[in-house]
Amino acid sequence: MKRILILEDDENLNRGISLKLRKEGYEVLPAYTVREAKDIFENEHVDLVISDITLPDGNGLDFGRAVREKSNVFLIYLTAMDQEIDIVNGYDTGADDYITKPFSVNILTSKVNAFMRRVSETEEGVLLSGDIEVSVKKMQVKKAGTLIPLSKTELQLLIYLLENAGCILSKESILDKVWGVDGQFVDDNTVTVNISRLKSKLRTDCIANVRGLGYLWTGKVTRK
Amino acid sequence: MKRILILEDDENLNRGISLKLRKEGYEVLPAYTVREAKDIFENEHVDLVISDITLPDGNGLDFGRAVREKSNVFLIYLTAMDQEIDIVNGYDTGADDYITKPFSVNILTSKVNAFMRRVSETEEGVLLSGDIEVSVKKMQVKKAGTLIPLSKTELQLLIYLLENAGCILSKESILDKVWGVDGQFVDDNTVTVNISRLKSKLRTDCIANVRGLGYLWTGKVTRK
DNA sequence: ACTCACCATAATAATTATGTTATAATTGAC
DNA sequence: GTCAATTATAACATAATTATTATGGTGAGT
Repeated sequence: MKRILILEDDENLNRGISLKLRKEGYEVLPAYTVREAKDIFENEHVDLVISDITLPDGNGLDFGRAVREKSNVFLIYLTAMDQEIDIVNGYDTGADDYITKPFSVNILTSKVNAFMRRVSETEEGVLLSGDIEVSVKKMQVKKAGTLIPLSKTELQLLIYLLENAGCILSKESILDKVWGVDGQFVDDNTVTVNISRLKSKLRTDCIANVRGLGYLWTGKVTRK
Repeated sequence: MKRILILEDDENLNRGISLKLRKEGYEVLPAYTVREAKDIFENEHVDLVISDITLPDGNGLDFGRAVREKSNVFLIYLTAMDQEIDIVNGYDTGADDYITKPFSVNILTSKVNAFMRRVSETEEGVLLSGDIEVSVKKMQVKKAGTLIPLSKTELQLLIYLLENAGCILSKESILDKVWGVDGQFVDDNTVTVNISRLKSKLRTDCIANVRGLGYLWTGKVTRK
């Protein structure tokens, strides 16, 4: 589920937005102060940040800049500061949108949906799970910082597992995905053997089998 | 250079926006009718589409939907239709933003810059050059539609060349990039040999040598 | 406890990948 | 044209990959 951090000190407004976005299917993490927001941002993975600018314990723009120092997460300001110069300044901190109060909750929702459509596209191709880091682009896998050399097949298998973490993947679908069209003549047991090899190379217990159904990655996967 | 298609029938407005965005460093392709815009869109690569909705020969929303059928390019509506329902409808066609007239050119520029920051992130990891198509994610290379099996090393070499198309890459930098830290004990000639293998497998003349300097990909590379 | 289907993994063998060496071809300076 | 430097490619040998086979283990149903 996609996660949204909302930094807004007006409790009613914060609750109202949260309610609507939860209905829309998002997980909402509300914050009422910059301190709270920073705490959440540093300890949780979020896909979108919505932030007010005038806040009791600091400035939303500073928070936005702090966010940009650490991540490329989508960032929207939601504020009463509606002068052109304010808006341009807002974008200059690296924001993706700037909404001025008063605003329509339905339009905010539409905007959020639009950004979320982009979220999955902007992932940088680095999959993280526990101490395992897979760089799709570099074709490299690291465990606790050290490089684990994997073959092309093993890498593709691992990526398929990670991209569908928590989902049981049947041997057939794995064959389809990893061995592709040419895999029609490949033995069913090949999957088993490669899974086994992957497990021994990664020395992980995140690859689980569900008897009769298939395999899955049990760890929590995030993306960088 | 990033390219913007502007569909706006008001000539003064179109010229004004184009001028500003060109100053900002973008290549602008102006269209005054849906027909023109479709023609440009089908024949040129664009990174962002800005479209009016009320147009002499059609509806901008239909154009937007047509765009979304073919691509995930960033799409912004710029229109006088400012009712909530209009805006929500606009987003529902798959748009990324909806700006209502009258608007500030400076803010539009900020928005465009914000989207362009995202453009490079949203590329799907598919490199195209002539009839050669490289899917970084799938680790597959196709030439004229047929799969060319490449080894991991060859693939990385090809990607490095494509990502720096037009730039001469020294053997040293290629060694650094493809063979990495472990490449310190690898022979200089290894690069030459792998270039040779790549050329013979791809049967392309896009890999050129510049005597004494290095290699480069001479074809034009686009991304999907 | 027995059985059978399913899974894990070790061993195997064929294939593929890949760095090196050797040799030929090319280029540009003189 | 000659020569030296550079590049191209063929040939080779080693290492890695990988589908298969074989064998042992595990778990659920009876």
